[in-house]
Amino acid sequence: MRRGLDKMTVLKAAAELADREGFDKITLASVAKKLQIRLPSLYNHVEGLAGLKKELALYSIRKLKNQLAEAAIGKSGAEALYSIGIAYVSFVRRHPGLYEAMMGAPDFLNPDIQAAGNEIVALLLHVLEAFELDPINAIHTVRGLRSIVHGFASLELRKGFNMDVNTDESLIHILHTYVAGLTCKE
Amino acid sequence: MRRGLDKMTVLKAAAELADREGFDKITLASVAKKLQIRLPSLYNHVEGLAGLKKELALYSIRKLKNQLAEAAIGKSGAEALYSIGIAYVSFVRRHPGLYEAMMGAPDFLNPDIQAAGNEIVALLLHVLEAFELDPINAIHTVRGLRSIVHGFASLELRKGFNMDVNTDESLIHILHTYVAGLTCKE
DNA sequence: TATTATAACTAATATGATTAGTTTTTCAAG
DNA sequence: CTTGAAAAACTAATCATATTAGTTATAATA
Repeated sequence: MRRGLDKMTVLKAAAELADREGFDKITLASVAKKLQIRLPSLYNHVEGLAGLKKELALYSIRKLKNQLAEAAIGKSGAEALYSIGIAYVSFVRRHPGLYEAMMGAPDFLNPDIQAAGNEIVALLLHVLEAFELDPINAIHTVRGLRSIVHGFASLELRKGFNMDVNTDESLIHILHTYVAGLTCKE
Repeated sequence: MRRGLDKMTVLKAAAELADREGFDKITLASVAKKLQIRLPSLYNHVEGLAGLKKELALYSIRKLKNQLAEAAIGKSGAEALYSIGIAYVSFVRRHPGLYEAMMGAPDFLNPDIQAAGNEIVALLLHVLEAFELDPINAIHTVRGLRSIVHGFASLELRKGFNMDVNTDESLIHILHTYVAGLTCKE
C-alpha cells in the first residue's frame, strides 16, 4: 500500500492551521494545501469536512483532559482546583483554534466526546471529595467550575475583557471567590 | 425609490433561521430563500455574508443587554444579580442561534459591539456597588459573573451537562455560591 | 516477481459567495 | 401628468469549496 499520510497527520495539520489562522480557516482546501496533496485525497483519511471537524473535536477534548489530569497530580483540595482551572485556561490560550474545534462541535452527544467529557467531570468530582459535599451539590459544583473556566477562557479568547486589568489575576480571583463560597457556608 | 425589504427585515429573518435551524445554517442562500428573493439582492441590504453576521452579532448583544437591564429593574444586591443571571441564561435558551451569532463574531473589537458590551459591564458594576468592593475587585467580579453565565449557557446549549440533575437548580446554586464567596470574606 | 490493497490522482457536479451590469418600480420634482 | 433619479430587485458570469465517481500508481507481502 502506498504509505503516505495517516489520519493523525491530517488532524495535526488541521489543528496547527486552526491555532495559527483561526478555526474558521479550516477547509479541506486549506488542509490539503498545507499537506501538499489534492483536496479529494483527504477523503482517504477523514469523512469529509464534517468528519474532520468531529475528529478534531475529539482530539481536542482528549488533549485537554490529559493536561487537566496532569495539572492535578500531587495536589488536592482547593489547590488542585486552582491548578486545574489555570491549566484549562492555559490550554485555550495555547490552542485557541483547537479549542474552538471542540466547542464548535454541534453538540457533545457523540459517545467518544461524551466519554472524554465524563473523565473531566470525574476528575473534578474526585478533587471535590475533599470538600465533603453531598452528591447533588457536588454535581452543581462541577457545573460551576466548568462554567467558570470555559466561560472565562471563551470570553478572553473573543477579546471580551478590557485589557487594563490583568486577566490572570481575574481568574485567580474568580476561582478563590467561588471556592470561598463553597467552604464558608452562609 | 422601490420599497421592499429593509435591513431589519433581513436581520430578523436570519435570526429566526438561526434560532430554528442553527447558526451554521445561516447562508445568504438560505436567507434569500426564506425572504423569497434571489441571493444577490441581499447585497442591497447587507455587506455579504460577513456583513450579515456582524450585524446579527450586534442585534443580538443589544437585545441581550435590554433584557438584562429589564431583569434588574426594581431589584438590588444579590437579588439583582440572580435575576440578571437567570435572564442571561433564559435569553440563550430562547435564542440559541442568535446567541451563537454574537459569540461567533471573530472578536468583540468592533466598536458598536464593544459599546453594547460595555453597557452590560456597567450594569453589573452598578449592581455590585451594594457590595462595596474596591474598584479592581469589582472588575474581577464582573468578569466572574460574565464567565459564569456565559459558560453555563454555552455548555448547556452544547448539551454539555448530563440531564439527570436539574440545570435551573445548578444555575441558582452556582450564583449563590459565587455571591456567598463575595460576601463572607475568608 | 506478481498480486492486491491503499492512497494518491483527474474529472465532473453541486452549492454558495461575490461582482458586474441590467431592469423595474416608486417617489418626487417639474 | 410626466419624467427622471434612486433604490431594490433581477440575470449572468466567475470563483471557491465540497463531494462523488472512477482511474492510476505504489508499496507491502505472498
